Amino acid sequence: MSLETKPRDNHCHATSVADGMDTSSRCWHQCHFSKRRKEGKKEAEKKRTGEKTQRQVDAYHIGISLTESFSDVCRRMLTLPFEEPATMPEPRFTANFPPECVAENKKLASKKLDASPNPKAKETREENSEKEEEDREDDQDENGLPKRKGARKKKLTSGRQERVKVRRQEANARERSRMHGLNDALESLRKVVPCYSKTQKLSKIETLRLAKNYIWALSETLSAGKRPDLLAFVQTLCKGLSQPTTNLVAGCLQLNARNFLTDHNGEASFSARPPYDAVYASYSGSETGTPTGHGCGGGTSTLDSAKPFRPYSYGGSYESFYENPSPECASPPFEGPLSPPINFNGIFSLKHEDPAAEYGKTCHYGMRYCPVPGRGSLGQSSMFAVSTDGHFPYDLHVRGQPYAAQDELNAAFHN
DNA sequence: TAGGCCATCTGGTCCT
DNA sequence: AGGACCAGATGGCCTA
Repeated sequence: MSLETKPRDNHCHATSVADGMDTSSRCWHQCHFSKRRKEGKKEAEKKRTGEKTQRQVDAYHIGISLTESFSDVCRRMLTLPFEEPATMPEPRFTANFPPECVAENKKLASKKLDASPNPKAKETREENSEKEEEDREDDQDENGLPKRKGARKKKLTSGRQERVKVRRQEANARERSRMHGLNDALESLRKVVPCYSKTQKLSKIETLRLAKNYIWALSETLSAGKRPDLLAFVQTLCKGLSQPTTNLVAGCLQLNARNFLTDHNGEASFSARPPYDAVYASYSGSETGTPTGHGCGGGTSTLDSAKPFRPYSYGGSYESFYENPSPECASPPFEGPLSPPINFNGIFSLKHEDPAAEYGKTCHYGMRYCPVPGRGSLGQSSMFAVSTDGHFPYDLHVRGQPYAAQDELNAAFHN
């Protein structure tokens, strides 16, 4: 976008802010944006009281949690053997943003401003106070009546004005580019969280929430050192997400009532062998299919042999998830835009374009979506043949030297 | 039509 | 001085 590129929709703003507003447009703005002003008043009130807006608080929480949980998982991945859950620290997702902190930060900020070593900031304050002083003096004569003496402010020369304008345009362009970079990063994040759709993009805030939840869930699994409960995992994943996003996630994970049957007692159970077991039957039973460790601690992983998985049940979680869904996690049957999933890959991302080549460059493992029976096959180069029994439409797809722990997680979370 | 989400502009602050 | 970062303001688009 060139510097001259006019923003698509900010002409009104530009007019009102930069050039002032005529009466009619002011009237129009008053009508049209009374809502905004009301919100603005609310925000201003919050500002005065040092209260953060809900979105600010949300974003702060998520940012902190994301950072902490990500570094936590990285630390575990890199430094701790997967077999020693006891030695792993409990996940720390307790970062919060209490009002007192806000107040404290405000205090500190104002102190900092007062004692700011930055001469420019001081200068600005001095200039401002001088200006106010001048205003008071110049606007009134000795009788307190308003008076006008010529121009007080030095007028910018046209050259200087031009320069200021150019600098502002350049700054705008940089800001745009910066925000685009930020959005690109967010887009990358969208692609690696457990649900990705080009047609129904997660909002920024939802992407951050989902990423946080995902890291949390992975972290919990690492801590537990055993295969996760599917529904508990999904519950964690959906915590705090909006209903549409929850639906989307459920759709991506193909979790809906169709995947379950209800027995005579009204208790839920899987309609067939849990896919997780299906995976691990072949996973742990296949010597050749057992991924080797990635060298952490100098040894290979023995997850498959030394750490056999316990029998697995979905009952409790099913009930909690489907019969008494929490307000945050309620998930009606998914009928979203992803019904014909094309390709699960990486960490359960649904792609509508084939990123396999790109993905293969950076990832050691992956999950390819296998079409449900009757839809043809995608499963080339699959390392693990998975018993699908009509309910498990995935197969493990290992590229290069896999990370045992990652495979563990990957397999678990994809079932 | 209200509300959510978003892109952009803008001014302030901090840092190099 | 100038760039990066941030947060507030503004207004368009979309959906329930």
